Amino acid sequence: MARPNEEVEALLQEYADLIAITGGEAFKARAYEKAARAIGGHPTDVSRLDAAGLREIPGVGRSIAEKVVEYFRTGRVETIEERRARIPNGVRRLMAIPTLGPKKALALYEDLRISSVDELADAIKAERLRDLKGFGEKTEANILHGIELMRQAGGRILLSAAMETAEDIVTTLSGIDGCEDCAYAGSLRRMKETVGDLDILVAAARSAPFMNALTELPATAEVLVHGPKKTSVRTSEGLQVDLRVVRPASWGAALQYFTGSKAHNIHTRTLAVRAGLKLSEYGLFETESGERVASRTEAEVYERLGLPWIPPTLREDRGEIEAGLRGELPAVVTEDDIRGDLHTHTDLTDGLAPLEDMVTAAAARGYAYYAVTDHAPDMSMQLMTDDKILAQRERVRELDGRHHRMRLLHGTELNIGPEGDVDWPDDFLRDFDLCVASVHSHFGLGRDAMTRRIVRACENPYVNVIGHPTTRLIGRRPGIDADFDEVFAVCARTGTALEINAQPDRLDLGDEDILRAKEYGVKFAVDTDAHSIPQLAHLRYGVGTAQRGWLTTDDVINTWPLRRLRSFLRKERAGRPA
DNA sequence: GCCGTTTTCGGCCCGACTGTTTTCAGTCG
Repeated sequence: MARPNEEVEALLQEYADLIAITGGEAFKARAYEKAARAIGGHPTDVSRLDAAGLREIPGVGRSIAEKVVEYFRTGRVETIEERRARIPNGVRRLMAIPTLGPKKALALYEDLRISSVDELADAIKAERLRDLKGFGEKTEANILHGIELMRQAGGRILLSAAMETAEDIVTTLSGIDGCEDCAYAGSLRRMKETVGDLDILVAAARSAPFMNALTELPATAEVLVHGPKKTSVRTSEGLQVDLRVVRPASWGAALQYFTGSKAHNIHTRTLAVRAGLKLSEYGLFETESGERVASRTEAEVYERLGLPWIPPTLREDRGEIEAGLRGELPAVVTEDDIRGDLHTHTDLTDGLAPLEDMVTAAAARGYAYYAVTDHAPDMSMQLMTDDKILAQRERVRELDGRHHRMRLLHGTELNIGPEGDVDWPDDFLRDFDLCVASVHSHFGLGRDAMTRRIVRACENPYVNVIGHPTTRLIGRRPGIDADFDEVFAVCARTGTALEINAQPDRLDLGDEDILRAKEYGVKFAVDTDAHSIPQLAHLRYGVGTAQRGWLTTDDVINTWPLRRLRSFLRKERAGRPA
């Protein structure tokens, strides 16, 4: 459903970047960026709209509507192609480096003919940037640091992007005659925050129709390997896709094998060997007789090894096998367990959709409750005022219970200042149903000051959830430096939950921090931080991350009935023991 | 390029931070 919207969003964003690089038309670039966001966040499929329908989307006027129509009619937009021809695509990719914007990217291209990240790294090493106006020592260091961050991501792409491509492919292959089963495996199935390549598995008697279909997908740019057992292609977005077709009788063993992780598989194979068995992608066999003892389903394979079926998100050899052998595998939280979203925005601040539309969309997801948490005044660009948020609260109260009896909570996302202070005093905060508080700036405070800052926010009796606690952006910005062990302890003591922000470029907290925080008895909120209706569906990535952190419903406050949640939100104000 | 009006052109979320400069441009949220 959302694919065409995202295609157009990416296209318009690219055009905006190209305009920004060529310069002189700043407001035009802004207009395209705004339209890109609006279309990306639009709840209905824009490929089905005509020009008049498109123009009803805020930020889309005559010119952009025509370009979108042209794109869906011909697959390209002439004026955008012209811009593309003037600026190599690598120049645009330079802008993905933090601290490097359109102006510096253009200077690098015009003065030094640098048009790729690798060339830039080489140029810095060769000290060729030294004489460039506006580039000093610090700038060089910042760029190098940014490139390092990008390389750590190592060509991996965000979970959400991989998921969309994989689901498209699975849908296509599942429709082919003879397909008995089809699924994605690998790190995607384990819901790792980034994915290096896609592993797709098909169970069928004949492989050729599936192998051919993969090579003929519209997204396929290049065929790397084309054989009867395995075919690999590279998509136009540079993602490698490996397809394997197996006999239906081997489905479970193959799925288990290709899901990994490698460490988990080594461990399960060791168990097999000790039991006089041999585990491969074809099945579980008696070592002596070579007889196959299990292979049709994953559960069957695990069972024969003395294990319960292990959710893919736990398969990292982080103790899940030992826990399974002891019969103590946690019942990890699922998307169905989530009763409501506790961190969302509307167009009162930087969201795209009006309150009424967000609430309707939330109700359609079957939530029992839903919190509206727009930004507070300290994020000055959001232009929030006391009057505006009070008027919103009145409207929230009116809508409360109108949709399938879904209860509405009125909250806000506070900004945690450098000293740990927040936007409003206690007597104003008191009347919110809940407050999320997040760090949005001053990322460079020293470790001690940063720790004090967050601890102080946790100690605020009205702060219920610390939003995106590390503020990392995957592949773009490292998390803040703080003593998180101290933060976790204070969260547990004060009844402050930590967010698992489901935005695919955040997934913050990440799985390893969750595992650590859980040890302190911290509670968590899995929230989307949605700024549009489609983003409400990002919840699945937050839930996957929570699973990777071994969380159960008892750990996640927004799986709880409203009564229990409300009691938690009162913090120590209701006489909670210190 | 969009929007909204003051109905046909002028404003477009605004402020802070950083690094390079010596008064400001670029980037970010």
